[in-house]
Amino acid sequence: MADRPRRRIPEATVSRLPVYLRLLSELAEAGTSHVSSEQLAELGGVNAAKVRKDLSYLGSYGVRGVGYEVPYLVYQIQRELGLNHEWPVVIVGAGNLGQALSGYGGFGQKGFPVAGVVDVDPAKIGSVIGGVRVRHIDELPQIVASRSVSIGVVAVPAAGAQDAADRLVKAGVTSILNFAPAVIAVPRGIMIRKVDLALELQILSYHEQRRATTLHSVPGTGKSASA
Amino acid sequence: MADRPRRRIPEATVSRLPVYLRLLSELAEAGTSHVSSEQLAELGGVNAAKVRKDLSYLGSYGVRGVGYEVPYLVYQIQRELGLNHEWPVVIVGAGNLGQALSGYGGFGQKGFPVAGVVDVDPAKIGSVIGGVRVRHIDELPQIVASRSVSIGVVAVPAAGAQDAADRLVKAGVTSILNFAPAVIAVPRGIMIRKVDLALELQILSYHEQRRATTLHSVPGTGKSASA
DNA sequence: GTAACTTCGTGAACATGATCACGAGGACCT
DNA sequence: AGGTCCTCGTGATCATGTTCACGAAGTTAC
Repeated sequence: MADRPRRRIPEATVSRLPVYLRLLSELAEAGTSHVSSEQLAELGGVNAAKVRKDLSYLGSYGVRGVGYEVPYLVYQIQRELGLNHEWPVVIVGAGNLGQALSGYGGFGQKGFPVAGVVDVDPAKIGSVIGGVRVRHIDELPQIVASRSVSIGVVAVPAAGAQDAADRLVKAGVTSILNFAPAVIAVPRGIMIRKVDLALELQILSYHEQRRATTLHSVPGTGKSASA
Repeated sequence: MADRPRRRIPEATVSRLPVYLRLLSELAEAGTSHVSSEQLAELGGVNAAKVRKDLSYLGSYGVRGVGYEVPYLVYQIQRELGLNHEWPVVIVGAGNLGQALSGYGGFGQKGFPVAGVVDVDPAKIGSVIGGVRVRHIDELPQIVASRSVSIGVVAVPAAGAQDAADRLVKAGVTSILNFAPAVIAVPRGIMIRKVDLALELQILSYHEQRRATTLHSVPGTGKSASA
């Protein structure tokens, strides 16, 4: 009954649920038993109505006049996000980034244990990083199959990103997290997300540049704006 | 004339411009002189109409029947993103992540030289990472002022993130890139973006979990769906 | 010079997301 | 038990983003 399939949750909401979860976990840690949408909104830096609407997609777990029961909400969000069991990940690329990710450790603690690290470079194979031995990329299918890996991480240079993704998909992975500064194409049904440092910096750059120019000339007047 | 202030560019477009820029730079590198919105869309994995609309915010730089002149478009996007000059960044936190970011090197080449790395831990101060000496966080104001830094990177543990951001803002930084798994509050007018590994994995987890449950039971019928 | 063809730029329609505003349900006090 | 207060859940509205569709402008071939 509690596991019946629910209506689809909007993508924007899905990307906020992990934030709520983190805040709620901290609250639970601190022994807080209940929290209102207002408080949660404050902590998350968002609108209270948005919090309520987001949480309403999980079901009606709030109590009017009281708020939400923290531990119960934590449980519900975890369940909805599929965090009630582990999702092993396989990392392609044992360079700087791959090593950092594998060695980070926070991965496994959060329910995403590193099932394997692979690379094409023979020089890297056999070395152990983060407690995991680096294996050849040809072993990808075995790693994925034997540990039921559904999430792959692309941590190779841009030039090799598409190939890495292709191999992951072929091996049976259905979700990919791409750290390479490249657009990669995947078949329909494969979920892909990217983490792109350069892109983020360039977006910030745009806003800084804009700030600078609009401070000096206000469109239509030619006057300087005050600081 | 060419530098007149333009209409505001939608945020969604701003976040795609760096992608186009990357693709166009590769094309320019390869000697391609012109490209159509159709081709660019193919490369970027997006809709051609979207490409045209995005580029139209920069001005009418395309030629009907021909497409866009690659080097010129590269120049225009760079200018719009403020990439025609350098944006020094200061990194707060000299732990694993701070070291990786500072040592990465790709930063400086992309127009974002590391103006400084600071930390609170006395044990880390003085060590040199990525060619930059780690200084005490109290020196932040001097670093920011002397090199006109406007972008700060938060690479500290979650618990210290808010403090790091506060110090950056106080020192005069107006844009922040946050790598810490924490929500941080900033005054109005300060631009903030986050890069959050755990969050991305949890979003993927949601979709995997959803895939698993909807494959077994289709809402309303109770029947199994075929693979 | 004209016709056929290509590709841009953009208004219109549609989809998604954010915010507002308010009724309903429940707790607490007297 | 009744009144007051608090806070959720959600329909309605507004804003942003995406896609469609087509006229306009330019190229190419003859």
